[in-house]
Amino acid sequence: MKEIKKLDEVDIKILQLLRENARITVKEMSTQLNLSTTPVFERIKKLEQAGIIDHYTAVINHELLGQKFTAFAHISFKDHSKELINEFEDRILALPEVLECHYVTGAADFIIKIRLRDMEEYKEFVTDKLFGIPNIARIESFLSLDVKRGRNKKLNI
Amino acid sequence: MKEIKKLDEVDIKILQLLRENARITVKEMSTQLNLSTTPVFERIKKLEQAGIIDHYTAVINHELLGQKFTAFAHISFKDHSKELINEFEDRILALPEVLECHYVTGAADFIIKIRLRDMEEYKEFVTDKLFGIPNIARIESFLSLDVKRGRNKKLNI
DNA sequence: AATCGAAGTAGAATATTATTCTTTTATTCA
DNA sequence: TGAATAAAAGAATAATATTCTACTTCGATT
Repeated sequence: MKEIKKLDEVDIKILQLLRENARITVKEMSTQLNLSTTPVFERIKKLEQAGIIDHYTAVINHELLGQKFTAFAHISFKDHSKELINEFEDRILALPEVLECHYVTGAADFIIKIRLRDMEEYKEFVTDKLFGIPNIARIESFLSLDVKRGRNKKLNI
Repeated sequence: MKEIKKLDEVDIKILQLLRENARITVKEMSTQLNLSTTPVFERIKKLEQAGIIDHYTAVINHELLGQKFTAFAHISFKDHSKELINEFEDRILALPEVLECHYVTGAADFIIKIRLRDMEEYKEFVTDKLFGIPNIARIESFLSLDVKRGRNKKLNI
């Protein structure tokens, strides 16, 4: 990781293009940016080395694969010792259903986001896996019936 | 979009590799899979055409760019007419801070996930933007102090 | 068991792209 | 203004993607 310099409009445009399609060619980008391939190539490498581009990934359509179910679970603890919190995080993150685990302020200690096949799997997940973890006082569930993503093409920097 | 056939282990391995690094070369994949480039190439194209690979994207490190703040807001409505809900979604999704908007069951109507620079921006977001939308009865905020992603490399299919 | 066909694969040939290198053009700043 | 620095162009090379043809493998059918 190198130090980070301020991004100019070209850098931001590059990030936007790569966010829209990580497999876009340098040639195509340079056409859109009215530059030759060299500066585009070098800027991409800099953004990668600076860690601004963390990685490239394929976004899988999980619905097509039968996982139609996203849910949020709010979890509150009985005891708030650091050890128990760490143990909780460890065990939660090891579960394959768990996508994200947020430590939050507000009317819960953690919000976890999970993905599953159906209601049945959710029931099993909560009763067997979540309540199998000690120290959980309360779980509140929110099943997502429909998600929409923010539609700003522009990077909000 | 073509019809979807059952995925075999090779397909799943391909999806895993592309999820880890969307810019991996077909050659590198074929080495790891003990295949020649042709079958790997063709399988990728099929997965794309079937829509199982939705798209490829660059994951940006927003923290490095100064956006250190992720939050969830739970939103409850006064009135639940379809028109008002659609209007809400439209306006919410147009806001650059909004990443996801989930229509949920449970003790809220919507959960939105947002990203901002700091607390100040969050205050402005809630008072100016959210409460500028009519029909909102209640907003409950959860500020994420720390996120961790599920650490399963394996695709959970 | 022999044959057919489909699906999958290998390997070579070609087209395209990434990457490096050298030279030229802008920018910055003393 | 004029050096010093950074950015960009353009050409050359290395690597990869993509296409094409031909060869297996396997299951179904007779």
